[in-house]
Amino acid sequence: MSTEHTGFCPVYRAIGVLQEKWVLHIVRALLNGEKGFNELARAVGGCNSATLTQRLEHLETLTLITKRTEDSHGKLARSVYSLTPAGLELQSVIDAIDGWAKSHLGAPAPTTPDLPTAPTSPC
Amino acid sequence: MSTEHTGFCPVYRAIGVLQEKWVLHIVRALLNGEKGFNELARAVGGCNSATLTQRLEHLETLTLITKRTEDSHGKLARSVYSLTPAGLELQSVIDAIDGWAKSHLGAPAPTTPDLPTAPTSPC
DNA sequence: CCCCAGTACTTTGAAAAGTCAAGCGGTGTG
DNA sequence: CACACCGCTTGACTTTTCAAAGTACTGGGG
Repeated sequence: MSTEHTGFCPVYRAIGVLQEKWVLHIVRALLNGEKGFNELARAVGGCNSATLTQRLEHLETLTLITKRTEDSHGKLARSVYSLTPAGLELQSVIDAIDGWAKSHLGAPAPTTPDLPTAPTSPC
Repeated sequence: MSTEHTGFCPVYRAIGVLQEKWVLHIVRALLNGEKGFNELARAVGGCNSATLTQRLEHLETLTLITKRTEDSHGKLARSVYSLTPAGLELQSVIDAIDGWAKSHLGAPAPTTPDLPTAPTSPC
C-alpha cells in the first residue's frame, strides 16, 4: 500500500531505509571499523538487542553490511559486522549530516539554551 | 529516550532528528518549494495528518521550518510551511542520499516484491 | 571445579509511536 | 444548498521499540 503510486524513485526508497530507527547510527558506527554484536550495540548507544538484530538482518538483505562469523575457537563464534562497498558509500551521507550538524546544532535544547563555544566534542 | 548519555555530539542529535519517520520526506518535499498542509501531505506520499502535524511542530521548534499563516480572507487562513536557512542546508544531506540512492538502489526488493516495472517515474 | 564475566542472540509482555477513519469549523464553486 | 476542499483534532487500533531475563557457550580466576 505504501508503494502504490507514491513515486517509485530510488531516493524515496533510500529515505525509507535510512529513516528506520538506529540505521544511521549503525552505519556511522560501522564506518569506524567493523564490530561485534555487543560492541556495536554499545557504539550505537542504547539500542536493544532485539531491534539491533532485526536492523542488522534488514541491512544485510540490502547488502549494505556483511556478517562474518569467526569460528576461531571450535564452536563458539564471534560475529563481526562490517560495511559492504555500497554501505561504505554512505560515508558521504554521514559526512553531510556531520557537516550540517556541526554548523546548525550547537544547542537547540529547548530547555537549556547555552553552550556558547563548545570546546569538547565527545564524538 | 533520545537524549541518552551516549556521547552528546551534534551528529548524534542530528541523526536522532533525521531518522524520525517522515522527516526526511518532509524536508525533501519542502526543498521543492513551500507548501500547505494537505499539499505537503500529498507530496510526502502517505503520511497521515496526525503524524504530520506532530513532525511539523517538532521541526518548527528546531527552527528547521517555519509556518506562515496567510490571512488573506479575513478568517480562514492557509498555512504555508517553508524551510528556514538551517533547513535549507539540509539540501546537502538530501543530495548525498540522492546520489547514493541512484548508484546503489536499482531494485533490491527484499521482502516486498511488488510494483511491476513502474511505467512512469514521477521522481 | 565452579563461578563470574563476556560472546551472540532469543523470548517475553508492556509501553510508545505511528496509522486510520472520521469529524469540525470555515470557504468557494456549481 | 450541497459538495469538495482547507487545516487540523480526536479516538480507536496496529505496529514498533523497549527493558529485562533467559539460552548456549567459552575463557580466566580462585
